[in-house]
Amino acid sequence: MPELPEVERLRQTLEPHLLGRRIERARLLRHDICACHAGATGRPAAPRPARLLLGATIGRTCRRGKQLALVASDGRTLCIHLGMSGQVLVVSTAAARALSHVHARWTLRGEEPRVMVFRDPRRFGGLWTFDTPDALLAVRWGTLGPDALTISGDALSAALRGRRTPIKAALLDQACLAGVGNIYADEALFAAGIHPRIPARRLSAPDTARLADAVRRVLRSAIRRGGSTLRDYLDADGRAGDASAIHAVYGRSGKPCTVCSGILRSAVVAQRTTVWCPACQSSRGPRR
DNA sequence: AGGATAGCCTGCGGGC
DNA sequence: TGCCCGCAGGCTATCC
Repeated sequence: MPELPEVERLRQTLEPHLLGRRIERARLLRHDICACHAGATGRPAAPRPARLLLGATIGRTCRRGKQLALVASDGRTLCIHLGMSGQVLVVSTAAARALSHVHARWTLRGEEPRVMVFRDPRRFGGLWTFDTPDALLAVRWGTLGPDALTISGDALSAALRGRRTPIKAALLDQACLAGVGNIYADEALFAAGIHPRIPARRLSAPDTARLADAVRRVLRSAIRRGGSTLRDYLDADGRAGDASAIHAVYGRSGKPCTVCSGILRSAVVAQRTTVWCPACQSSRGPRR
């Protein structure tokens, strides 16, 4: 399940393939996974190849939370969200033909023909196009909270202020904090010694500072390891990550806590399976 | 208003 | 062995 580390890893592995490269063909194979926006106000537009970066040269890539954007040197911007099972791969034309669930395909100019494909079996992801990166920021990324990779204690504190919802739900809310999903929410709460059900507004200033620190550390560590791989994630070169091997709580319900050896328990919080250590994550904060 | 809930979609693993 | 069911999950729309 791609969360911030997987998307960041994808961004990093895509760049060598894309920067300075011209897109010779752009083809949308499934129209319902793409929304095109025209002008600064982002009014709906037809998904013409030019909107999908045909003829553009990729100038830079950027990421906010779990979303990725390719920005052409003329400003045209393609936003990619992987959803649950989305992948962006750069492969040979022969390899591309063998892939199922390919919803969009771009041919890159170069000595050997390479194609970038967007595939997404479960179709929770999608593509959004804009005339300029500013339009992406205004229309789509404007509703996102601060990026989790660089979240400060103060910024997290501001985002959580007054919220009665369980801290786990707040962490998953992309308008509050962008980039954290179910896996890293549980991992960060464990690392900070905070119980997932505590109302967000009841966290003390030190709790919030420790949580922001844990979020950054957990995400950075996962990026270093190439992202988690549970099932569907691959980077642009088709490589899986191994961060799942170091999860302390996610997927480990009923197993011993890596710190205190107590049994981890799980319940549904914020409509998501949530795993925590009852001893290390007390409602009063850490005992470590 | 803000929080809880349903639904989208496919692949896979467990149970029988 | 094979089939079926349930679960996994980000996000949006809708309800309360």
